[in-house]
Amino acid sequence: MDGDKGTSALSKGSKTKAKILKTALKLFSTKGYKATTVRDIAGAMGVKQSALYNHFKNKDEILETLIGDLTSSAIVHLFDDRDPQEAAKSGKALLAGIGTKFKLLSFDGQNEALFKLLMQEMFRNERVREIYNEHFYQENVKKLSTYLFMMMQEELIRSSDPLMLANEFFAPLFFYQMQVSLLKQDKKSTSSVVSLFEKHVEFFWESIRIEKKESFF
Amino acid sequence: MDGDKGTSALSKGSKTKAKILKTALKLFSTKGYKATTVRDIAGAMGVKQSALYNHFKNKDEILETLIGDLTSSAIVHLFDDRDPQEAAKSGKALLAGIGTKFKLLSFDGQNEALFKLLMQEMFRNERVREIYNEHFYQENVKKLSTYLFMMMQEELIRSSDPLMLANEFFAPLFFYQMQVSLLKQDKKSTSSVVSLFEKHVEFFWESIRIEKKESFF
DNA sequence: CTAGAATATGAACACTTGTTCATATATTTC
DNA sequence: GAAATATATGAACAAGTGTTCATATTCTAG
Repeated sequence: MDGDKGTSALSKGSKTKAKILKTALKLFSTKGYKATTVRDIAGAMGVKQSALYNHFKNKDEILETLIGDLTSSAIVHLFDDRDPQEAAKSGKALLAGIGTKFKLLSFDGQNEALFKLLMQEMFRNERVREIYNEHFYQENVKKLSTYLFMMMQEELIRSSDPLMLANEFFAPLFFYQMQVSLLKQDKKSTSSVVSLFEKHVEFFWESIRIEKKESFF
Repeated sequence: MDGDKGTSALSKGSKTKAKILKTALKLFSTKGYKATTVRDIAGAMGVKQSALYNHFKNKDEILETLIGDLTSSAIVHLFDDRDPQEAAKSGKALLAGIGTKFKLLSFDGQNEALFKLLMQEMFRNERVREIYNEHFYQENVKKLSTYLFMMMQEELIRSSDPLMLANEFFAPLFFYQMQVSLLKQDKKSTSSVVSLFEKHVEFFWESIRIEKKESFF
């Protein structure tokens, strides 16, 4: 009855379905879910509202689908799944990579929209909150703390509470991503925030690393 | 025509006006502005919807009033305005005070609701965004960086970019406040986050302070 | 206590919203 | 190219929305 119908490359159907999702995401993330009407979505893609109901049962299902996509989004997969042991040994480079990933994601249109949707719906949609908490927050912080723990064993960084450190590393990145999102909304310059991504990694690393010799500069 | 009408202690009018604002804030912060109906607000205070229009021109004006109150809210005044020079000399104690203030505010019902309203409306209401940016973010970070700069001059902390440090101190506190807000929404335990407020101050201070003698513990 | 003002009610309005459905058009399959 | 299927249209509906207004009730001065 539903499922993937396109046997060939990409049937017309699944193309418009994708277009609906893309359009809806843009509007939801800008005006909010409740304030976006089915007519808004249809209008933005040059189609009548009733057409959408051939692809989605109702408005809610559009949101549900977008939320479902969140789980597999880049926003929740900060780590390339290479060997943890190896990754940890790279020390600062690992952290720098995550910092860069955060920064790049802040400027990726698709991710930006998903982030804004997440932020707005989190406070009133329990499922979104769950996805944020489990996949976006917990999973990443936990993985991070594992890496940090390994770095401690390798004596690359000072011994300390790994989970606390993971939070301290994660929080500013999240915050700066939010700041970028807000600034872009008013078309303001983001350059000052951009530099904060890198400065954060630098500052954080200097705070935790074990100095090999002297290195006061 | 409007203005404050109550000449005596507290006229019935201004009491219900306050009650409307209180009720609306609770609902707006829970369900979002758009999803909250005038009937919801009236119903929650056991009154018919038309009654509200004796106190506010329309639904929008209720939101506008709440937003206006934001500016004078505790959420945006992190600092007791004592002498900056003196404050800076207190070093870690100053930072600890701010950390504690953040933590306490996270558990204050009124502040929590305002925070949630702020977070949800920020992305679609330019005025809210402006208030967040100017009063909540910029003002506090700027003041913080001033204090940090003074601490550098007093040689309490290492020389570094004060604005960057201010952001690094501010961001996690903001993030943890958000986490508390989310956890409380599902009535989950907040204890692990609570401890992060203090650990953050500790970690941050250890990262920037100048060690008087040796002090590896 | 009474006149006048402030506030609440009930009912209605104009409008928007999500959704349905019969019908028309396009697309795919054979 | 015709049959079958998928998709789009136009029109309509029922429910919900913000708002108004005449009227009733409550409160407050004098």
